[in-house]
Amino acid sequence: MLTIKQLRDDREAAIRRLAKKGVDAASVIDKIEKLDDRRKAIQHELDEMLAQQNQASKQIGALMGQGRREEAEAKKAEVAALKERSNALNAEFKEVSDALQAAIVSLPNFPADIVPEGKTAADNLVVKMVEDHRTLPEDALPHWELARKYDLIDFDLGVKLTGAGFPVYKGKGARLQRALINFFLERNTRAGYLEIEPPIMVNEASGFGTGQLPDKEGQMYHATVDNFYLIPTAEVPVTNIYRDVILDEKDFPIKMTAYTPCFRREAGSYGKDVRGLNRLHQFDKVEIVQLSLPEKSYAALDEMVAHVETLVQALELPYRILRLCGGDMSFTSALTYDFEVYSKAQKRWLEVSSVSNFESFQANRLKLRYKDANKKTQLAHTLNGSSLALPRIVAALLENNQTPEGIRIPEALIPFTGFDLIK
RNA sequence: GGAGAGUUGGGUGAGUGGCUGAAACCACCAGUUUGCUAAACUGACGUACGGGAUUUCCGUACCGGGGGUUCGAAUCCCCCACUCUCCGCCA
Repeated sequence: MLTIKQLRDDREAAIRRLAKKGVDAASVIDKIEKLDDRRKAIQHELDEMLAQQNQASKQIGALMGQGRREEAEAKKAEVAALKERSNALNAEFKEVSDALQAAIVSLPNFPADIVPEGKTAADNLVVKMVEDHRTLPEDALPHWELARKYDLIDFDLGVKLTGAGFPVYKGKGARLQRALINFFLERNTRAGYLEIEPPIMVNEASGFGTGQLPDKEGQMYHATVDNFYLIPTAEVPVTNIYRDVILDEKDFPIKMTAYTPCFRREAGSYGKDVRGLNRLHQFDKVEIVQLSLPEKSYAALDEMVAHVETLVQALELPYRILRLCGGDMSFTSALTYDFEVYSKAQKRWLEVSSVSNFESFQANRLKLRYKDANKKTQLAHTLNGSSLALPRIVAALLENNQTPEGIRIPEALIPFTGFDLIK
């Protein structure tokens, strides 16, 4: 969430920036200013009242100690009257604070200045395009056909065991999953990311910290008996490691990577988008997370994008990098780059990574702070990205590397798969 | 799952319902002393919000989380979470 200071310091700029995300924030900001003023006024009055009560209570103690009972009783009556008023004020304080919080939480993050204007995916800016000039056979198959042909993935069996969107990987299909996970983790740890194996269920506080709760409650699987949520991404547990933490300036940058299965209910999806591996309820992903000093977060973002690019290149996939436009970016992001790989058989681009800088938006919710050179407590910046998500990478690998002999494994992956061809 | 004991500031740990936002010790930071290091001594040493001043200041809240009793709660009561010990169960 944004800070009140961010909104109040330059109201016009705030409105202009939020407009890029398609939000008309003027009325909400007005409301926030009014509530903030009201909150301050109430607190001032309430604090004074409580100070009086505290003082009176001390006097009562002293009077009792001296055996001056009657005077003490008179004071008690005085406090009772004060208390009645302060209770009412306190109730109003809570009400105003809650309304203020609700209003602030309703606003998305400011997009960075270089975010393109636009409403939909069509307005995203292609910042890099790397094509592949290999040609596929005429009768090239989509990955779900290839998965069946080579007995790599059984979607129907997943339906039997659980339901749609929970595929069963078999044989070389399963081995390919494991190889990709290891390959990504290996590359990430070599690039300085600390490997983490986090819980894949989290509590409510963690869900709130990274912004999944309360807004996206319906998108997560919820184990209601224990009130735990299955994570939609490793970002949730990994970033929450630093919830309520005050770091030192010299602790930065903090770089972490984690493999986890991810669970998404994907309520409302249908059609070709969910065919095969394109959209699943459970999938594997390796994530990278960075915590950064504010002045260095954009350099960190560039570094992360460059790193993810080396992975896609190593897999020899045609890809492009998009800078998302204001209308297509997530609620919490300030700047996002998407990686898409081209699926020749499906003739479409598949998103395989999304790398974002959240600036202080998540940190404010998480209370993730640091002491600056002047010993002042400041919000840190958080960033994360997929590095990488498996299903669509697998889809692209199968489709783009199909040959009459079988499916060719990219050179860099062979040490991890232990085979160079799926036939 | 059952029974018992716990949860206090970065750490250890004290705390008869008022003099405790919290002793003491350790760590950290600044300074004095010193040829350097060490030691010793001195001082500072939580977070958030609000008010004032924008260098010192004041108020309020916070002793796992939430509620309650009381003029007054770290201290008493209730609920929840977590930790430890024992029993049970189990990969």
